[in-house]
Amino acid sequence: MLFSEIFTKTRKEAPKGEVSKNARLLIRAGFIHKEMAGVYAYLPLGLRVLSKIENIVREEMNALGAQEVLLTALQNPELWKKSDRWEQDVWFKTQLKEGAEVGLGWTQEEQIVHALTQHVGSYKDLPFSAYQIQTKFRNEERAKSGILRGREFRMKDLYSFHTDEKDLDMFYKRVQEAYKKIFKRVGIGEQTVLTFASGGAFSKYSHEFQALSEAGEDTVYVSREKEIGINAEVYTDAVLSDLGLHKDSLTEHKAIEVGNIFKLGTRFSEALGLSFKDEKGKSQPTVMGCYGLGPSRVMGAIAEILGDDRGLVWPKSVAPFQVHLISLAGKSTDVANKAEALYKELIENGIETLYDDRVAGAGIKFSDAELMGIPTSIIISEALVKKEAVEIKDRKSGEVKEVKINKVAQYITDH
RNA sequence: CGGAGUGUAGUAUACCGGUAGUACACCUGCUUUGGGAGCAGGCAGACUGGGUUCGAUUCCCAGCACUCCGACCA
Repeated sequence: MLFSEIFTKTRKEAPKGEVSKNARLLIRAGFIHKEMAGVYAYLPLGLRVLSKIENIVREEMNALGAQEVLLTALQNPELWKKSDRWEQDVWFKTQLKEGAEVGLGWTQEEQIVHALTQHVGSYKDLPFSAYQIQTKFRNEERAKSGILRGREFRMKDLYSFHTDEKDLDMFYKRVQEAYKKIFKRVGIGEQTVLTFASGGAFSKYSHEFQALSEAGEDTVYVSREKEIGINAEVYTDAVLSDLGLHKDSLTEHKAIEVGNIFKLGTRFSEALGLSFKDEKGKSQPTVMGCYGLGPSRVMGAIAEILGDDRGLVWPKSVAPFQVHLISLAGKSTDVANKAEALYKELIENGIETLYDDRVAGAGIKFSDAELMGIPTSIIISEALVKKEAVEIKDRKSGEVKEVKINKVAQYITDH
C-alpha cells in the first residue's frame, strides 16, 4: 500500500489528558479514533492489526473443532430473566418503538443456550463447542486505559457443551493449551501467565490469562518455575498450599487480563432448559464451559508491553504490514524508480509492504516508521543505490543491515 | 457512583474583564530529502446554558464532556 494513499495521519502530540500508553501511541499513529470514553473506532491500520489477532484466534478455535457462529448484539430480556441476570448493572438497555425492553449483549450464555434447545436433544449430539468473535457492550462505571477497558470492545466467546464433567475437564485443558498458543503467536506469550482465579459456584477455580504489565489493573502472584500465577482475589494460605506454592517463590505483578476460562456446569442449561436424553432416555442438563478472550484488549496489551519510547512495536504475526519501505529519493528519479520497482517486487513475493512514497524529509519518514511499528524497514537512498544496496532495519532491536537490492525479497522471506 | 482536575482552531498550547497569539497539520508558490527542514502568503478557534458587568473567552453558578484516583469489573 502507498503511504500517500492512507487517509490517516500521524501526529506528534497525543491528545490532551490521554495518559494511557496504548491510547497515546495508537491515536498518534492513526490506528484508532476515540469516539467517546471507552469507545474506539478502528481505522485502516488498526483494523489490520485487530483482524490479524482475530484470525489467529479463529484458527486456534477451529483447530479445537469449535464451530463459528455469529449471535446478535440485541438481547431478549426474557432469557436473561430466567437466569436472573437482567438486573445486572453492566447492561446497556434500550427499547423498541412500542416500549418493550431490549439489551445490548455483554456476554452470550443465555442466548446460545436458548438457541441450542432447538438443536440438542440427545447424548449423541454431544459434545461440541461453538464460538463467535463479536462486539460486546458493557456499561462500565468507568472506562479507562485506552482500549484495555472499553464500553464497546471485541470479544471472542467460546462455549462448550458436554454430557458430564469429566468430558468438560478434558476440553477445558485443551482450551488452556489453545490459549497459550494464541498468546505465543500474537507475541506476548512470554509475558502471559495462566492464573488461578475465583471459580464461582461450580468449580474451585477459574483460569485467567494475565499479561504482565504495569498498565494492568489486576494484581497477580507469579511462580516463574511453575509458570502459573494466582490472582490477588484468591491469594490465601489455603490456595497456596493447594497449588503447592510457597510465598517466597512468588513475585507480585500488575497484569492485564487477556483471557478468562470458566466451568459453568449446569447453571445456564438448567435455567434455560438445555437438556439431553442419556442412554437410558433420562433427561439430563448439559454441562458447560465458557471461554473468553478479548482481541481488542490483546491489541492494547501488545501496544503496552512491546511499545517503546519511539512508538509501537508489532510482532510480525499481527503487524499491519511486514515491511515499511522508505524512499529517500529527493530529486533522483533513479532512486524513485528503484524504490518503485522494489515495492512491486515485494508485493509480487507476497510481502505486505507499506511504501512511503511521500515527498517529505527523511526525518519525518523515519519517525513515522518508528511510531507505526512495522517490524522491518527498508531504506533506499541515492548513496545506497550507487552501491546497489538498501538498508534493512529491525524496529525492535534497531539493528541495521546492508543488503544488495537484488537479494532483498529473498532476505525478507528468510527472516 | 464518591473524590480531584481540565474544557481556547483538526492537534498541542499562550494571554486576557475591552472579541485571541504561537507551533504542528491543512491550502498556494518556491526551495528542500540520512532524523519531525526553510521562506512568503492563506484558511481556521473560546463546550452549553444562566448570572454578575457598560462589556464575559476571562469572574460566579449549573449542566455536559474528557482525564486521573477510589469503589465496581459473572
